[in-house]
Amino acid sequence: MSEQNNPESTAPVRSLDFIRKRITEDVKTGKNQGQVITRFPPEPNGYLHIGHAKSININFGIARDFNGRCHLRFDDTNPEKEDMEYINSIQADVKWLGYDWGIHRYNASDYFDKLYEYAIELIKNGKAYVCDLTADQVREYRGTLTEPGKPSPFRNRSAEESLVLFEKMATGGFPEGACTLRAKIDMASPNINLRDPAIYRIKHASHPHTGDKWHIYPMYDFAHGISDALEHITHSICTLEFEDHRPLYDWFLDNITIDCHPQQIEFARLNLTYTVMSKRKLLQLVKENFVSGWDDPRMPTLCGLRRRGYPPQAIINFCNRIGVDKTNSTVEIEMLEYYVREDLNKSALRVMGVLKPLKVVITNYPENQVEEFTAENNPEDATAGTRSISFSRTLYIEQEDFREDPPKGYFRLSPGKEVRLKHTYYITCQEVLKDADGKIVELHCTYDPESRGGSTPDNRKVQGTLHWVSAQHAVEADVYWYEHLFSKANADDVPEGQPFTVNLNPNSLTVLTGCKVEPGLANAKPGNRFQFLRQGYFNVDLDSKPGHLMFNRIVGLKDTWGKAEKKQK
RNA sequence: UGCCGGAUCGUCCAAUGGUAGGACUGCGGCCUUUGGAGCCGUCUAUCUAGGUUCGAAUCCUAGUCCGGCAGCCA
Repeated sequence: MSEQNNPESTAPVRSLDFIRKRITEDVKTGKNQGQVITRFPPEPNGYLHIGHAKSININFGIARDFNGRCHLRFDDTNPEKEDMEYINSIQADVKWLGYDWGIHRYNASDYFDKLYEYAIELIKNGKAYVCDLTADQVREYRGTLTEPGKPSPFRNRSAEESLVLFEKMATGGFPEGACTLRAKIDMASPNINLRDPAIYRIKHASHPHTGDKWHIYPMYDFAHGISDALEHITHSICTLEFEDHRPLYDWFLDNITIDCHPQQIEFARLNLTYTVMSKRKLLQLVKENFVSGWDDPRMPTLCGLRRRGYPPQAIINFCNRIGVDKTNSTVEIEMLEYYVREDLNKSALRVMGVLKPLKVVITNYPENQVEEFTAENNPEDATAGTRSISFSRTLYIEQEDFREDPPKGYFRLSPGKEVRLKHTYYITCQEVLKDADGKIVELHCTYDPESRGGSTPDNRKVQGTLHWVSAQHAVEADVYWYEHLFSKANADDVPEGQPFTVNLNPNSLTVLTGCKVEPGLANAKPGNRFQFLRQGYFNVDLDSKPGHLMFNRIVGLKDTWGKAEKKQK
């Protein structure tokens, strides 16, 4: 977590999204004295994922753009589902994206005393009552989408009686489920959220912050808007499914004595192809060991993407590009991967790593000779400097880079064919050695001493340039080769009655052992990112150690040949 | 059959009464000591039907389709 990010640096110039347009208008008309205060309100019951990154980038980004601020507030109204375990990870993830809430870190539970007072105010004004109906009965009385509900028999209980009962609820005088405090709104409302929604329920659970002080906990709709108002939030930005809750959000603030009424604005949450974003499903993948944990590099969680090696700036750039709208949408994951490549192309040092080694002996190269060559570290960045690489008689190349019977358009090595070994010499394949099963185990090649440095005096061209590693200098590594977590673009598209896990991609992880990499990588540290020439971008895994190097494949390079060949078939 | 939203290239987002544009993807080319990167080009879109208007993605009317909502979850 030493990595810091600056979300401002590459904010593209483009037209304002609908939220920023509205806020611009509010500022112009002097609403809220021109102030803009937003908040990011995660529930500490899970890890943040890239969908949250969209929300974080909206809320903190708007605060930055309008010279306001953004609060981090943990929406910890339900002690049964929440865990201190999640709080640190959430904070780490927000910081990793490059955002800072400063001193404005709050919890909904900070306001439990005030919330309780507001509930009493509602009761005294005849706008809330204690209801003894069971959960099942409440459901019955609520009616349906098309039929109005009917009033609870406790609806007209006196304020005095409700007050007494409410206090008894709060102090643990009732078992869980015995009763609730409900807002008295309209049982016939076409909006079900307004049919006397629960404000408080009884839970004899200890809370991570308030301990055993309370036996009742406020519901989201009541706590959220009031928390916003208490913090003087000006724009309460949330996702589309809360649209139907906005009248309730407004009702609470209109019916208590409070000096602030934030504006709730809804936007469409992010969906991505080839993955899932629901907390429930992510949790299931972890709990049922479909992945190694929340930070499995295949997960769309921020800690998973971090471990995978995604640069935070790439995620920010992606969020800026996908925009903000109210249309339900699913962004192609290729768009995300593009921004990862774009970032890494500029920043990742180039190295050579052979994933599936094929031994090559340069038969006309002196037995014990070793030559040093200078290699650029990043052709996109001159300041990245150069390094020295060792060349010798026995090397490894990629198995994929040799074909005994090359297809049309194959530029790499084949019998009699000449190719360039990156930065060094041209070699020509003279002989193919096989084992008893006919498997190719070794190549005998010759090199052209005239081609030293990668070009010849006669200006002879070769079509292919291969990456390679000197056998005696190579260091071994394991490579975790990742593909999309799901094999279907829409992971939820399953046959009737089947779980979404049937769409899990069986090839989402391939562990390659015995990979051969440049010796300079021996001391690579977790979190270091490299481009393995011609292969893709790789991140040193958290568990990697000198002597046991582990690389995660972040994303591949664009593979024009691979695509072309696939099409030929 | 209730309420609330939404509908523009394959995907995501612009254009708010005046030439439908960008990004990703795809396709083609140039270049290349990474079949990378870069550069150039290119395909594809306003849900439908009426109406208003010199002019409609945008305004009006009527439809169609899609999403969300019946936790003492958030």
